[in-house]
Amino acid sequence: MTEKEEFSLNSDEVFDAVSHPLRIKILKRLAKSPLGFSELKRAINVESSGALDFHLKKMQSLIESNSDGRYVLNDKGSAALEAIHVIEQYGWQKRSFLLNLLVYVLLNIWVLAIFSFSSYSLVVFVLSTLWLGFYSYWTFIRRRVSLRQK
Amino acid sequence: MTEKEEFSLNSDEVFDAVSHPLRIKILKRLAKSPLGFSELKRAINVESSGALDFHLKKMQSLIESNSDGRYVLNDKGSAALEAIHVIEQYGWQKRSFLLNLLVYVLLNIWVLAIFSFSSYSLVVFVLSTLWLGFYSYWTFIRRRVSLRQK
DNA sequence: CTTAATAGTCAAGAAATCTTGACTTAGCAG
DNA sequence: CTGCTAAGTCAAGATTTCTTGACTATTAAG
Repeated sequence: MTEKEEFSLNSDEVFDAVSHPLRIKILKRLAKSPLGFSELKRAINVESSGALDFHLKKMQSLIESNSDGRYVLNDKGSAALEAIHVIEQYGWQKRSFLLNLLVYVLLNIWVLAIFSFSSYSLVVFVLSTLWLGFYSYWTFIRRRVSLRQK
Repeated sequence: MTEKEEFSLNSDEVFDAVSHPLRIKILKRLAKSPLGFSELKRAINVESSGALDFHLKKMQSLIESNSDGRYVLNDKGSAALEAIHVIEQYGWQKRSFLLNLLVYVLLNIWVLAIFSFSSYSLVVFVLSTLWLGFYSYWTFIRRRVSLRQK
């Protein structure tokens, strides 16, 4: 393993490993708990041992065997799973941002109503604004979410 | 499009779309700026128009044409790009956490040295501990990072 | 000793993916 | 009107991926 590969994954290798519905199923199932060959076979409903063998071998770099002889995800497998979540949670980032914005507005109105223009209000305003700033950066710059209607 | 598909992506569809080195190259290049067919061809160094056509068609759901007739990433394409970043940044999460931990310790030592046991110190301690708690949750629970040596 | 279960392996064929390169259509410059 | 570039399309063959199903080796129960 080269210096570079030690700290970063080849994304096409990982995407290749999870670009089949059965392999995604395997990954998600193993994230819940370690399973042996036949347990896994039953859990994900594959009839053919050959098929399970084939797909497990395609995912070798994401999976290890633990002390019971059961399959478990390793760190690469967990990274792949996180990537799956990123894809599957797409679409909720927008509403999550809008919810945050709503909480921000309501919180500040509520604090103003109770404490008026005190130092408490100022602290809450500064902190919540910092949070909103960070969250906006994360949403629109890092995640490139857009609020446009589809 | 069903109600479900409107808000979430089929992960194997997206992973299939980005499970080839050339397609990842295309995605990253288009994230930088929109490009036309021949511009893209030159930018990513493919000789064959057929190959570019083939791979662009495989990525149809991630890419749109803008008003200039250039290719641009749509929201799905951006989600796919974020997934790529998740995979490629794997390995740095661990050191990022350790760096945070170091800053946490140094900050609190420094504040104690300057303000002793005052309410300032308490506020800094509470806030920095909250941050560390959140960051630990994110790192070890959500991202399933482990500190074990490989 | 037989039966059944676990944990696979492997070869062969079917199906899909990918590359190559020739071809098209349209616009613009000289 | 000739040549050049952009922006593709498409068929054919090469290469991979995936499925099927038969087979093996080991353990444990009855």
